[in-house]
Parts: sequence; C-alpha cells; structure tokens
Amino acid sequence: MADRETDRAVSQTVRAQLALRDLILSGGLRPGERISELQAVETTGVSRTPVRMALVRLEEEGLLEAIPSGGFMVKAFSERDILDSIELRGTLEGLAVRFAAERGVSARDLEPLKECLNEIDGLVRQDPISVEAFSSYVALNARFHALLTELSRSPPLIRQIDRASALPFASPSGFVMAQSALPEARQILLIAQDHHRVVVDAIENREGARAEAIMREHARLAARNLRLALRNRTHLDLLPALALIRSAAD
Amino acid sequence: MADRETDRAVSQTVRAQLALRDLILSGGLRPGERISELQAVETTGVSRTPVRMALVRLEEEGLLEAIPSGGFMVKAFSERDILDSIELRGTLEGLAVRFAAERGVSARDLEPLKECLNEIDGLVRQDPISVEAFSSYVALNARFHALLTELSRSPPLIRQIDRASALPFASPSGFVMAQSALPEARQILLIAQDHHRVVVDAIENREGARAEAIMREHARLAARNLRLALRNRTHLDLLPALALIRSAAD
DNA sequence: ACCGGCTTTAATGTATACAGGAAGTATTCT
DNA sequence: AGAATACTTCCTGTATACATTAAAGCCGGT
Repeated sequence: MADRETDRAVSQTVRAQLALRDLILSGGLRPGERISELQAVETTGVSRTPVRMALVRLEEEGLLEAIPSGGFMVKAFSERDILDSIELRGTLEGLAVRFAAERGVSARDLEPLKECLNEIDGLVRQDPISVEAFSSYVALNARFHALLTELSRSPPLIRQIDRASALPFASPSGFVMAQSALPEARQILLIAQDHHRVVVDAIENREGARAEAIMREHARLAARNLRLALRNRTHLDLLPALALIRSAAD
Repeated sequence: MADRETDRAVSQTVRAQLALRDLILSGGLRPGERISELQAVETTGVSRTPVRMALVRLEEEGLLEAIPSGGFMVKAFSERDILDSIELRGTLEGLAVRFAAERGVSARDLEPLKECLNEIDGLVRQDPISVEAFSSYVALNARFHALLTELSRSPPLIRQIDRASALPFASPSGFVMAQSALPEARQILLIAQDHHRVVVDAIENREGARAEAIMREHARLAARNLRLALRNRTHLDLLPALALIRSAAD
C-alpha cells in the first residue's frame, strides 16, 4: 500500500534504477555480463526509455561499464579496487573535516552531531551488541557521516563524497553489518566511536590537520572490516555487492 | 572535411553533449536558466532522445542541475566553489601520487613522464614565453597530469580524478591560458615545472607523504592564477566558463 | 575437421507521438 | 486595485516504432 503509493510517486526512471541496482547488487547479473535493455524492460516492467536512463545513471554511479560497441555490462571490482575506494572516501571525508575545522563551525551546527554521538554511545554500551543495535548503528553512522561532510559547507566536495559513497562497498556503513558476526565486533565499534568523538573535538578546536588525519584512519576501519570478513568467510551474505568482487586470478 | 566524417562517426548523443557543453561554457545560457529540451533540439539539430541523454550526462558532469519539478538548469558556481574544486582535485591527485610512491613505479613507466618534463623545459626556457608556447604547455601539462594519475594504478581513483577534472575550471590546465597575460606568468610556470620535477623525484624515492604534499600545493597554483586573473580583470576572455561564476552577492 | 565468409538475428541508437502536469497569464470577484 | 482562480500553453516523462550496426550462427570451401 505504501509501496503502491510510492510506486506512483516516483518516476519510472527511478523505479528502474532501484530495481536494476538491487538486481546487480544481489548478484542477479554476473560481472562482465552484458545487461540487455530488452531483458531489463521485462524484469523492471517499464519501457525502454526509462530503462536506458537508469542504465546511464548506474554507469555514472559506477556499477555499470559502457561497452565500446554499445550497451552496458556489470562492472567487476578487484579487492584492491574496493580498498582503494575506501581510502578514497576517507581522503575526501578528511578534506571535508579539514575544511570544517579551518573554516569554523558554530555550536548550533555541531549539536546534531553530538546528539548522534550520544545515541551511538547508547548502542555500544551493551555487551554483546544485538543485531538490532547493529542495524540502528548503521543508520546513525550514516547520519553522522552525512552531517559531518555538510560541515564543510562545500557543495562541490559534498557532491563528490556522495558519489564516492554511492558504491555500497565504499560507503561508511558498507561493512558494518558484516562485522556484526565477528568476535572483535564490539571493539571495532568502540574504536570507530572514539574516532567520531575525536574528529568532532578536532573540528571544535580548529585542528584541521588532526581532523583530516583521524578521518582518514577512520575510513581504514572499513578496510580492516573487509579483510576480516573475507578471511573469516563467515556471514558473507551480509556483504552487499560481494558478487561484484572478482578474484585476483581473473 | 574531417568534421563531416567525425560527425558521422560519433553518436548523436555525443554531438549533442559537445554542442550543449560549448553553449554553456561560452555563456550562451545564463546560470540558473532552465534549459529547454525543445530549444536544445533546435540548436543541436538532433532529436529529443539524444538531447535528453546529453542533458543527463552533463548533469553528472556537474554543469547542469536537475530541477525538482523536472528538467535541468545551468549550474551557478561561486568563486568559493571553484577554489574548493581546485583543492579537491589537488587532494585527489595527491592521493594518486602517494599511491604511486608507496606502491612503486618502474623506470619504464616513469620514462614518458620525464620526456614530458623535458619538453616543458624547452618551452619555459624562452623569455618571454610566446602564446603558442603557452598553448603547447596546456597540452603537455594535461598529458603530464594524466600520466601522473595513471601511475597510481587505481582505476577507481583515476575515474574520480577524471570526474573532478571535468569541470573546466577545476582541470589542471584550466587557468594556464588566463595566466599567459600576467606579468608573473613565467615565474609561475617555472614554479609549476619545479613541482612537476619534485613530485616525480618523490615518487622515484618512494616518498609518499612528500609527493602528496607537493601535489596539493601544485594545485593551489591554479587557485593563485584564478585570483590573479580575477583581480587584474585582464584577458578574462581566456577563462572558460567564467560565465558560470556568480558573484557572492547573488 | 577447421577456417572463412555470408546470412540472419538481435540489440542498440534515434526519432516521434502521446499523456500528464506545472507554470504563466488573463480574467473575475472582492 | 489587488488577489485568487481558472484557463491555456508549454514542457517534461514515457512509450513505441524504425533503422543501423554488431554479433552470432550456419553453410560452404579448402
């Protein structure tokens, strides 16, 4: 019912984009496989025009790759690509918090950040942390990162960060759920939350270099999570877009 | 008539994209102005479908902005936006050269870079530097930066740098021509070339932090060029996309 | 049996027709 | 005279039909 209403509200293009993205991330298409427009029309139920539109947007998003002769194929990522994408996001977020620190942030703008921090504190206080708490953490973490980048007050930078975070495995919360099954899960979350507090403190004190450095290191937690999850090979079903990873042998 | 042949070779979408981009950058449309598809059809001579495609790509490129009610408008940039975009590019290029330094680059891969450097040396040796030499510099500089980012061997990063450099005022050579009319032109070029040599040296010696820092500073030369050109208000016609800059008062 | 060329098929790129909706304008009422 | 409402007009989003081109399969020759 709500679905029915939103279905009518959003454009066919967006509907196709969401459907195709889910299909790709769920592994419905193999990396390197050509994605036929006609086939996409059948699976999404919309006509070719919005499907084409959605394909272009998914290419810009980084999930698809244009075939020289025409059309698109599902992009394949190496583990290195993913690690680089995480480092890339960390670098951009580092620039954002440096801007925030150097340019100054009002106490009023800092308040929602601190609320976020307190809510996260409430979550990580429990030991062990429930799966529901992890789920809540993902949402709060995403909100915190979004608020943080906005502190830069730099539309071009915010835009670029959004684009870099569009790849699910590069997003700030990409590997949090996968981490929930790990024994060191709570410890990692505590460290991450400490990073959060430190970066806010650095911004408050106008310490640009410190804020930038800690933000870069913060992103590297995601890289650690990925490596741990891949090594343990447990709960890999919690990893979105794992289907897009091609082994180094390919 | 190579034009006639290329016209037939490239798709209508690309043709529309190039035509519309030129139109926007030349100031044919005012920032904030809605860009009508029908009007675009008339000016480009292609039908609505490729025009629509081109509009979407130009939006992703950052030159257009989607209107909530539908359609697109020409994006307006503040001087701050442009300076931030330059700093952003510098940060990304800094990451690229850090990757290159840390991961190591073979002498073979470094060779084309050094050729580029020698060619640029030949240009900046003359005093004063001719306009033709400036023009050659732009091409060589673009080539050098492209080779440099490729040394990172990181497709996601290269992709992101390309996107960040798509905005003409953020590209490595965006303000070089505007600088050609300045009295301090040669001095700036000499400094830029020194940066080039230093960054290659740093990469060779695996000095990641040094390479990153010098690359960031190198980008800031573009910021200085922009400020000088805007203050002197001379030869502003050499600045592409100046029409997109809205004053702080707007 | 394998390779090369031809034919057929299918997929993309393009053009256009149609419907729904937003914005601007004119008119009318207060 | 001003504001609100209704109307008209234009614009976008969507669907579909057509043409061109690339790819795949088949047939024939070596």
